Amino acid sequence: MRRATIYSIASTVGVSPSTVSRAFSRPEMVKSELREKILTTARELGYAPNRAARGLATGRTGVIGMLVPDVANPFFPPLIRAVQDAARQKDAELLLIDSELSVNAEQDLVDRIRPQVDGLIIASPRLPSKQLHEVLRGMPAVIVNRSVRGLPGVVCDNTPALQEIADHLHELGHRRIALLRGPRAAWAARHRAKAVRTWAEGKDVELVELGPIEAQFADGRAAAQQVAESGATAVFAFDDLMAAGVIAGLSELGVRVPADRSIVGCDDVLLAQTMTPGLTTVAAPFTELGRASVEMLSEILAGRDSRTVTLPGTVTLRGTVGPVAAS
Amino acid sequence: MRRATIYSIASTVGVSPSTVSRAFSRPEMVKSELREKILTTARELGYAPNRAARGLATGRTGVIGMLVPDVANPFFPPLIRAVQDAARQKDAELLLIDSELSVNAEQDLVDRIRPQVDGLIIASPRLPSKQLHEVLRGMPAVIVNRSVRGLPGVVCDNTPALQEIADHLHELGHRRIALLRGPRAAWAARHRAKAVRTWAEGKDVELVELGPIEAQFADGRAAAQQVAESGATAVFAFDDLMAAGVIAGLSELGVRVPADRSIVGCDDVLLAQTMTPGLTTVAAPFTELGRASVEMLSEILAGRDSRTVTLPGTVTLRGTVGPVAAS
DNA sequence: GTGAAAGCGCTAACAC
DNA sequence: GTGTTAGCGCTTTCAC
Repeated sequence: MRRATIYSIASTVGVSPSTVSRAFSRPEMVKSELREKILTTARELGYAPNRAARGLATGRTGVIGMLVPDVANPFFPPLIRAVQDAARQKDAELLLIDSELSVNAEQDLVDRIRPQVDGLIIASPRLPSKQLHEVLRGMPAVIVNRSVRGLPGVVCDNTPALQEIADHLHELGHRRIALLRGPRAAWAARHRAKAVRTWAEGKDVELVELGPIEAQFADGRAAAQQVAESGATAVFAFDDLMAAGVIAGLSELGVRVPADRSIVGCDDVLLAQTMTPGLTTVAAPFTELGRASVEMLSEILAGRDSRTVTLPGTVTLRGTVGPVAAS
Repeated sequence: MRRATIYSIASTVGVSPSTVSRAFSRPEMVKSELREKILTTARELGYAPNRAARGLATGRTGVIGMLVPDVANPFFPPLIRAVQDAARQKDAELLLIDSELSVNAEQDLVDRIRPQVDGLIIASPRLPSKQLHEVLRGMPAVIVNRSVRGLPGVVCDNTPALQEIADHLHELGHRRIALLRGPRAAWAARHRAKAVRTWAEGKDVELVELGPIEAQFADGRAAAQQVAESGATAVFAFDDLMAAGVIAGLSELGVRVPADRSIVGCDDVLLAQTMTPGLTTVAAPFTELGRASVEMLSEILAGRDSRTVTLPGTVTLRGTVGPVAAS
């Protein structure tokens, strides 16, 4: 039992294939009565357009590619979900590629899927800007969660939220604060570090910079010792995963959160919501990030060019921040 | 600057397009010297085969579809990663579809991507078996994390691991144990409940069945009240997310884990590893599950038929289980 | 408003 | 070993 095509529909309805094609792609060009008939029998025959064929003919495949460094990093699933949802609204499919944290792979992978997608959404690429430009040459693409000069992107600015939390910490009496930095190559890490640094300037606060370390649970946990020794009463971790690691490591050292130490994460990833106590963090607008990326990609595909979009993170107070312990 | 095709390569090398085609798909059929030359200029021209075209010609698209109920549920990302990785080994791409927990969508979605993929991997479908059979008719597919009679699948059997943990609980003195059941429509929920029930039979243990409830953090949290009132000293939650919810809810009621209550989850999802204390659970073999699914799909595509594969979960003792509290 | 025909990039007989 | 040709399912001029 072969799949229905415009030909099988055409012959059962008694029209030409082109008419069937038009009934789908240019409905206004075919008389409504005929169109109804075509659409009906199409449904009966279980017809679904073959995108590959359509793509060959039009040069548009109807699929957008999404490249992420690691699907299992909790930052990406909500983003993928949002992108996938937005894509669906636009009647596009999503081809997902995981570079498995390999910077080299990013290049090859992009080349590889180039012909099968209309455009690409690249989340948190680690490739140096120059190479990124090269790889993306001639390919409609938008970068999410990193700002690269000359490339369309959508990013989240956590600066105000981070600083608001810092103020909060200050009010609670914290005067020695640790900044546990994320991966050196990560744009977000530099950006967030800067936000905290800027805030601390000229305040009666000592900022202890730790790291950079990888944004993994294990690395955060391993860094707990340093955090403990730093004498800081509060710590900004690069992201939630790292924060969770620090909390775990601290717990092993017998220090309690938030009783002995306050911890703040970033992103508001699922595990930040599900841990007990909940993690104080700044929430990334995943849905908007995803929607904006797809929107921007469509703009580019439509030949309009667009500028970088910046969306704000929002303060999310939960249970890992408290007043500085009386010692 | 158009993309390179076998034609552009053919004309610059001075051979026919078919030779170029063969150099890629049937390397042994073209003289090695010539092949080298072709491959080299292909690289120079930045050629990548157009899969859509290839797919049209061969009937094989080289992409496999994966349908998940919710990318953001922490169970799926590791599975997606494994599938994506296994697919890559086989030189296939991954089209990801999120049904967003809508049972109706499952049907439409399958129909929609049918023409663009060679086969489908469906994770944890909620559709009744009968409809599942219908939808999948004529489509190479494998079901992951659910066993459906007559459909190839790969599942995880947590029974021995769950029972081993139950024994452990028993040794620790627990005699009244709650079973917080998962979604009624979920195969895994029934399967896990059965494991615990079977274990409890004939033992000096009282099993209190709670639920079924949705496998969400919020639902677990809401169920904490019931758990507390049940008088159980230990609880088996359907999965880790639910377990995390119960712990959060219990905490609000002032009951501590594991001091006052022991909790065990299932799956060993990221958040189980990152919470403090770590969650005692049974780990799903994500990598093997993914690899096996892809393997099975290839078998089916190759015309061989295959039976259901069952992989064991493994006991993962962490910090949420302890001796029954002296009261 | 509808049909005929060419062509998208590739593969697969079939010749040579 | 390599070239020729037809055709995969669709869109899109161009006629009618």
